[in-house]
Amino acid sequence: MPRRDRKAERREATRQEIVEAAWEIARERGLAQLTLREVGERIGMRAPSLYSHYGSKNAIYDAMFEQAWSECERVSLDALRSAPADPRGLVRVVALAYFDFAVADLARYQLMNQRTIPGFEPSPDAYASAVRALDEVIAVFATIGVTDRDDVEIWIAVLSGLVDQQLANDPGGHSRRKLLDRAVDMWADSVGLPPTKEPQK
Amino acid sequence: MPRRDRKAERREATRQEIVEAAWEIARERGLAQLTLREVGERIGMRAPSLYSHYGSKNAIYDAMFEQAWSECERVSLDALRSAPADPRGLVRVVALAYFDFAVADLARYQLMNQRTIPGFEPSPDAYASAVRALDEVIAVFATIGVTDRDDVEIWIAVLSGLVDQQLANDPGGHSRRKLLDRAVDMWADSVGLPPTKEPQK
DNA sequence: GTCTATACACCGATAGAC
DNA sequence: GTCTATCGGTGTATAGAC
Repeated sequence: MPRRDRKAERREATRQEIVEAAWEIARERGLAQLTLREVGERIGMRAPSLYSHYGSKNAIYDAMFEQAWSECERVSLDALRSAPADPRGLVRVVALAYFDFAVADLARYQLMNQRTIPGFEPSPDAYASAVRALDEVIAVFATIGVTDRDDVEIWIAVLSGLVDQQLANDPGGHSRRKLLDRAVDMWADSVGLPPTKEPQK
Repeated sequence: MPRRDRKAERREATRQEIVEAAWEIARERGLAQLTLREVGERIGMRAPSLYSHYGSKNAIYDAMFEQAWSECERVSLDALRSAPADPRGLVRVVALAYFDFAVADLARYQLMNQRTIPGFEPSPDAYASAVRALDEVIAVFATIGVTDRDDVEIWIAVLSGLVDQQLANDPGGHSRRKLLDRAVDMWADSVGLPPTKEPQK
């Protein structure tokens, strides 16, 4: 029995190659314009060969979905690590991180949050990664004393509303980014978060 | 020269039939699942015959897009007519009307606000109907003293964020409807709208 | 196991007969 | 206007080579 399963490693590498190529096409041409024939072409395969690695086109979308939400979780945790303890400052930093992440890649955002692919629904496994990211947000809000689920949902609505607006009206730009501070304060006031002590620069 | 152009009337009626059938399919099976063959079948035609009335499948989507935004404008104006003069009450009533309209038909909302159809972009004419509805909102907000464009955009973000949340997490339901009052007050406080005098029942 | 070749059913769209 | 026939495209299934 080998110490390393080289075959499995190679197999996993191929799966990664497929997903990478799929992201490339999605970013260049749009998420829905992805075709198996082109994915195959980019990695030197015929389209039907992809079925040795993924059971269907939607299975590829599924892998992309999970990967996107995992990245999102990582970005959020990174932001959290460098965030101030001040409640408003914390919300601001995490919100900015999410906004920048979302706005940076339209195709990724569509796959994560909009039902833009006709027959696609994420598998339970992939969906779990999205739930995990959301639970993380809920946990963060709990640390600053926001436990009412409705308050959290309103904030998520504000944030995702601004992202949608950005992507719909000025894709590739970041014109709505400057509205985030005002939105944070609006929401923070409504849930009674204490105002930031020292004025931020 | 006939008083009524019967031929043109019949032609317009057929175009309406096509759009009606398209809405039916979109509601039953999903917006993207619409096929010309099925549209034709429902009105007793072969698919290619539709091209005598609409130049492409997207042209049908375009007609649906315009119709949806026109309906939306009508609903908003109706709500406005029965709205109180009190600023917050007015925002509340118009918001509720829009929320109910949006949530009532997922396919329609996707066509209006999300880029869920791969190749589709509304024509300038159809897009104008969407702009008209937005301008109307801006005008209403001006009457209650809200002229800052950023304030308006934040409110639109909040409202559309709640609608998206509703449709994504509980399509067909209206669980987020009760968050609207709180959202209105949150936003109204942030832009300095005077509080409602008599408490609403 | 991995990949290719082939085939199928369906799609939007076009050409041309009537 | 509406039809039939057909084209190039898609996702997908399967048989079989290596």
